[in-house]
Amino acid sequence: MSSVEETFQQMLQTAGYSRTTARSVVFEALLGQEPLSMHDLVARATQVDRASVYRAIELFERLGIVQRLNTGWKYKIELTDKFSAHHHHLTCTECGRTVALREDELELFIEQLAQNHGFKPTAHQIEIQGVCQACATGSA
Amino acid sequence: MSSVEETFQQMLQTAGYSRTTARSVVFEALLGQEPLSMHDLVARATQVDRASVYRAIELFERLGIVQRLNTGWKYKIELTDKFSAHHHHLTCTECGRTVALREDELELFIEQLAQNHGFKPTAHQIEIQGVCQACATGSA
DNA sequence: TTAGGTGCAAAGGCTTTGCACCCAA
DNA sequence: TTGGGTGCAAAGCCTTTGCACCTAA
Repeated sequence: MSSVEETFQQMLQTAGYSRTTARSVVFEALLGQEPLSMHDLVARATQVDRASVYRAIELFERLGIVQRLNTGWKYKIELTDKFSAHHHHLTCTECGRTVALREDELELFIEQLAQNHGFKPTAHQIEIQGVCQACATGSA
Repeated sequence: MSSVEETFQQMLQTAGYSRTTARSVVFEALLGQEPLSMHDLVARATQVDRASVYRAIELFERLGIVQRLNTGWKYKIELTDKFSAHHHHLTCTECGRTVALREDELELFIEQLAQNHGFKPTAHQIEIQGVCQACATGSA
């Protein structure tokens, strides 16, 4: 079992939950992926019932295994920073495509900004919406 | 008619839409309010049909009159920066104090960042949590 | 063994759509 | 006057829930 999978199992067991097949399939479906919509997640988690996917996500969110990204009307799900590097998102309002941002400079900027206002920053969220190149040029 | 209402009417007419009663009621319901959920908005826009509220919001969002806010599971609606000053927030996790941020440099940074990724940015949200000076020094 | 977890199916809510009537320009 | 806009009601989705069966520990 890889390191992330061990972390996953530990997080479940520490909280008193079993590592069942359905939960593992949902977790694997999210590993190394762009944020997924519920629809896509249900499609990827083959042989797991829709209701079980919802139940797994509800549990995962409560345990800090996944987080929801609200991108306009809908939302998408991705693993938390425990399973992938800290980052933010660019979302295309036309096609819904999501791009991960990993900008150290931005992180420093945010930290500095908070300190300028006398705050010791502990967390932050940054979401940017726009139109991606493909949609802007009609080549989508 | 006040200035914001003139702006509202102009935005509609420039795009070729009428300033109807239903649309005005929805707009007024949002004026000077905290962001509202659809449920609350429908409740506030008395005598306007549910479907018309949805249709108005869909139009308003397309015209840049309102924007949807990502607040957890659901979403809320508020007027765009054209009708209230653009800003972000620093929130103290200890005492709940909120400080408004108006940092032109940050705005430019975000815009540049989106463009670097081929995106034409249309909106963004930035929320920072931390501990304020008063709470950090125990002088609160 | 057995409490928790799952699949199935049906119910619940929120949002959208079709259609005939209405009204802003 | 007249094409866009609205209300009404019904349809569509997405999500949750109840229940009997299954399975991880």
